[in-house]
Amino acid sequence: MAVHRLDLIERSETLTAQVAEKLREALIGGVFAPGDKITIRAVAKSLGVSLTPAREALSILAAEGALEFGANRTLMVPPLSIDRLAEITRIRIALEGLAAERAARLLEDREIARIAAANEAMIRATEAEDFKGAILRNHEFHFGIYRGSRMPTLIKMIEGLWLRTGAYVNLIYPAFGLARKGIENHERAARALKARDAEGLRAAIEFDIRYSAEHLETELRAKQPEALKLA
Amino acid sequence: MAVHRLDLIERSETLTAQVAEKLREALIGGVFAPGDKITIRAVAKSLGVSLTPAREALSILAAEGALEFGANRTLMVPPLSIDRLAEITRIRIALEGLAAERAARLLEDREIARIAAANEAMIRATEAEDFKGAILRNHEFHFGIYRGSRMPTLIKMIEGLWLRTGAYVNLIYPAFGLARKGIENHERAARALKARDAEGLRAAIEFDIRYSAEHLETELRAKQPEALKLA
DNA sequence: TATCGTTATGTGTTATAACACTTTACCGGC
DNA sequence: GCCGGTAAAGTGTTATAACACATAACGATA
Repeated sequence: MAVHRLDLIERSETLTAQVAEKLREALIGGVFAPGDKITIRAVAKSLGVSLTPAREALSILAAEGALEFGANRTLMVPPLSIDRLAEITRIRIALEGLAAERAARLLEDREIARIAAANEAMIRATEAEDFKGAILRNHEFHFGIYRGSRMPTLIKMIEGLWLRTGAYVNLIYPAFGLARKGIENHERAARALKARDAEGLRAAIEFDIRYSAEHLETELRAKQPEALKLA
Repeated sequence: MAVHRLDLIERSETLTAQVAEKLREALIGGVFAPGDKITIRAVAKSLGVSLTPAREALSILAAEGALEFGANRTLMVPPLSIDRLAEITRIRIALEGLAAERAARLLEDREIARIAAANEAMIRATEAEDFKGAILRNHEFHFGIYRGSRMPTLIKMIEGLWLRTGAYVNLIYPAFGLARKGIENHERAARALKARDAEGLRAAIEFDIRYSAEHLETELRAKQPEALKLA
């Protein structure tokens, strides 16, 4: 049966999944402000779907930790307190450090080249002050590495963590992206990767996380000191 | 206004939340076999609710990783392959090690006493061959420690990981519970806790995780060698 | 003018019905 | 007896309606 060489028909994703994806994009894109209430009907209306998929998508995002329940079961985009940032940073170091260490041992040359390319593209984007692009490239760089760990569960967990700080990264990026230190950390990671130095890569990634977290924290303290009390 | 001294009225949880909780209990209680298909209508019928809360609860469990999508968007309880067990074990060591280390520094004496009591209760339950009870006490012991980390996000993530192996732990517990080594690890953890030895506690917890994972792995290889290919 | 009860609107929750698709059961033809 | 197709049951998906509760707007009374 020659039919076997046909591609599988593409099956469009459910409305629920599409809504969830749109919401994720909006969250990391900085469309919502921290603390914003998100209502089912608003989501349903603005995306042109009924309540059912909108509600389900929101509840999935909540289960992932990207949204949180406020008073009376209303959903809101969780504000990032200093404490919470510190917690997430610790978890990120543990998880992304693990992923990086495994990845250094398992990544293939072709993948390493692609990761290095993403890094260079990010630097160029930063210099051109294309911050949206730089954020995208930064994501590619990091997750290109993490995917090398061949640990799908771990990668999903890391994605969930990034979602929680996404809105803020967007907010503070210019100042951070222009800093030399951030680029240095990436370069250091790229070198360790090329040398397949697992410990070195882990250290570089940990530095990068710590460094961006510190920037975010000072920014938080400056722009919204009330973040200390929230959440 | 003397009304102020009234207690807040208790507000029952939504059906969705109740269904989700029932499903979690069933999962760690070993009600489902790995690979079992779970249908929305079956859940709805057996719990006496309509499709809506049943479906939403299932989709939350899926988002948490406790259930997985199979072919044609059917949901199933995910089989535990050797690879997946190895991945989860690595993540658990990173996460629960972090929680333990933080907890050693932050736990109060009263909490430490309660944790030690849970441990002793677990040993007694094991000796009495009350394995259901022992599993419960083991959970109390571990999460009693983790709660001490004061890191709610981290704790939620760890709970998610336990959910994935829950069905299997129930399956293999007798052999593992009776082993002296497991108790030894707990004793070691309890001592480190009392001495507030963060590194020692982390090491003891890591040993405990590794030890139970090894048991689970040999059991998996023996009872279902096809687990290598699944999932 | 300030306060309190009332009404209207908004919002989450749940049940039900309708639809498309898949899987199973069944049955006639070869 | 086996194969192919058709009917039936099962299943996920989505929309809609009805309900309970919370919030906001409103207006009357003191």
